Parts: sequence; C-alpha cells; structure tokens
Amino acid sequence: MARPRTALLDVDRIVDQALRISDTTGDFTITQLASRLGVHPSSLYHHIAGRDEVIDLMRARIGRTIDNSAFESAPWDEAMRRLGWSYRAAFARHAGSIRLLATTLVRDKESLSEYDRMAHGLHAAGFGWPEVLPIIIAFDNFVLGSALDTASGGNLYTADPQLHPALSAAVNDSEGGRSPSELAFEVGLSAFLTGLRHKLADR
Amino acid sequence: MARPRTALLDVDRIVDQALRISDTTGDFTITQLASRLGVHPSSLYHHIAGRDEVIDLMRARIGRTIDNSAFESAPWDEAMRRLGWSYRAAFARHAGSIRLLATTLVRDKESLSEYDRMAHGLHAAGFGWPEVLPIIIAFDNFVLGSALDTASGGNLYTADPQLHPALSAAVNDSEGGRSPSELAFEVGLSAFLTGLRHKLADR
DNA sequence: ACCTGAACACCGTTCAAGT
DNA sequence: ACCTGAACACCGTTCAAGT
Repeated sequence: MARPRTALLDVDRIVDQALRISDTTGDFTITQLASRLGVHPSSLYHHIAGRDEVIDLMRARIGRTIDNSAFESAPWDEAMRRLGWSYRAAFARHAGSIRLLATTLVRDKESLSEYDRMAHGLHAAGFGWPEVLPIIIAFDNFVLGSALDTASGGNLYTADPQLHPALSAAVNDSEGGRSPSELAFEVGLSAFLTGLRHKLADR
Repeated sequence: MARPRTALLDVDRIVDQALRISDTTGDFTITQLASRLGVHPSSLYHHIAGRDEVIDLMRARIGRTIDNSAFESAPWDEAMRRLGWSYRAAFARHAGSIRLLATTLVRDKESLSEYDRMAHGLHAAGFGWPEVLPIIIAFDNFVLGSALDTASGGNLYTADPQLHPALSAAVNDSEGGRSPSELAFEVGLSAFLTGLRHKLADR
C-alpha cells in the first residue's frame, strides 16, 4: 500500500495506544504498539524519534491533566494539598504505567511554571529562599513515591501474625473505607504540611 | 572447557557485577553481565533463574546494609529519622541502579521485621492501630521517592529567570554545603515527624 | 554440577523502495 | 509525506552436549 491517502497514524494515536498497553501490562514494546495500530513497526518512526520519546510524550500527556490553578486561588498549604491530590489522581488513572514513567515527574515548561508558582507562593508565605527548593523537592519526592505505591499495591500485607504481630495488627485494624495507599497519602501530606506550618511559626 | 575444576561463577559474584554495571549505566543485560564475568550468557542460568531474580537479589543485597537497630535503642521519632537516613544512604551508594530497583523497597522477611518493629514502636508511642499502617506507608513512600531523586539529579534547575523568576531565585539562593536532594530529605523528614508529633499531642 | 554453543523467539531502529 | 519489508545488531532463555 505504501503511502495511504489519509495517514494511518499520528502522534496522539500512538501515545494513546502506548498508554493503553502499558496501563494493562506495565510496559509496552514498539512491536506491540505497531500491531495494535495495525501498522508495521518501522512506520512509527515517521512520527516519533524512538521508544524513549513515546515515554516522554506519555508523561507529558498525563501531566496535562494535573490541575495547576491551586496556587492562584488558595493559601500555600491548601494549594499544596490540592496540587498533591491532583498529581496523585493523574497518575492513579495510569497506575499500571507508573513504573515506566516514574523516573521523574513531569518537568516540561508548563510543569516548571507550576513549580514557579509554588516557589512564589512559599516565599510569599514567609519561607526564606534557601528553604523553598528543599520544600518543593521533598513534596515532589513524596508525591512520586506515593504514585509508585499505588501501582505496587501493598506487599506489606503478607505479614505473618506469629512473626510480625505488630505489623499484622496494623494491617488488620486498618480503616475499611479508603485504600491504605490513599490513607497513607492523606496522613503523610497532612503531617508534612503541619510540620511546615510549625516551621513557619517558629521564627 | 565444559565444566571447569573450580566453578567460575557464584551468585554473589553475579549480583556484585550486576550492581557494578547498573550503577554506572543505569541498567544491565544478561549479555553484558556474562561478558564481564568472562563467561557465556547461558552459563548464568546454572546459578540464577533469570534476569528478574538477579534484580531481586540486588535489592536484597542493598537492603542488608540498612541499619535495623533504630527502634530498639531510640524513641520512635528519632528511630524513624535514623532509619530513613540509613535507607537513603544505602540506595545513594547505588544511585545509578535505583531506577531498576525502585519499583518497591525491600520486602523480604528481614525487612518485614523492621516494619514490625516500626509498627510496635509507633503504637507504643501512642498512635492507634488504624493510624500505624498509613504512617509506615507514607514514610516508605517518601524515602523511596527521595531515593529516586538522588538518581535523577535535579532537572528542576533548568529554570529560566525570565520565565520562572521565583523558581530561579529558589535555585540560586539555595544552601551551598549539602546537596539539594539531601537538604530536601532533611526538610521533608523533619516536617513529617513534626507533623506526627503534633498529631500525637492533639488528642 | 557447571560451562559451552547452537538455537529460538523476541527486541528497537535504519533504510531503500514504493506511492 | 507516509507506509512497507528486508536487514542489522541486539535481547533473554532453553537445551543437548561435553567434562
């Protein structure tokens, strides 16, 4: 068929299908991707530079769904809470893909703008400039670690009551409604923000 | 040569070399591994079940270097601080390998014992059982995210002063002595523990 | 028990050839 | 410009054959 009259592929369709595959299998290959798109592997290279670029595009795609308006409309601590949950939700929608994407969070130009608003908000709240970057990185790390956790799905629960009585008690007596991963995010984020508020007050 | 009089390989040497390779390149292949060990790829399968098992062994090897005596000799918050730093140090020694290993932290029997001591310590300190598991998971997530960060090495620093003034200010006015990643760990861990102490006091 | 070497079924990527 | 199909240099893993 050589060149079809209307293009079979475009970048959006490629990224879409790559996400669909890795969401369910935890990974994707160029071969799988091509086969799902009804096309030969080599065809993909007319639209993307290689597998790594597809991964970058997947990350960017997920990043675009993150709410980045928090720091404009809420005080710094409430904004961080909202931003954190929004990040988490964006990655939870693609839990299977997280291992593939989790190397770093999104760091394109739009994401940097979000970090810029965060830096501005933290400084305006009273944190000194030397404190701002560590706070942002720590927040980032916690969110990323938590996103990874939603995927790995708790292998802490194999605790044997005989060998690990306290851990077993903690596992068995956990709250029923929300998932452990969600509760952990709530607890961790709250503690982190409480700690920061006190850091701010103690000066 | 077929079977040599003294074995050329053993599991320790294999894991050792795999770590050495992935520390420097960020990954390893069975082919590379065999070539570094002066042996044919197929020879490795007499000692390990496959590439995935090597990865598990690498994780376990690193896990063994973590100090697990903190909760026996220090109050819960000091113990968590020490354990956190010990985790971080263990993975920082293999920063290049972290992407490969970071799926989950170590969760073998010995690690579960450490979590068990942590659960016991937290409950003894006054936290209710339903709170204990989320605290442990949140701690874990923060440590894991921070370990990943030591590897990715800060791509936040590409901030353009024109586009991202606040972020640039934060980057330029950061503390000189310790690495941003290390400072972030300090700030995040401290805030988290402060938050937990207040959670404990407010009851 | 332990290493070899050939074999199998995969990869990602390149490139000349077609329309 | 866009898809094909052959080609290249890799993978991880299996297995019969040797000692």
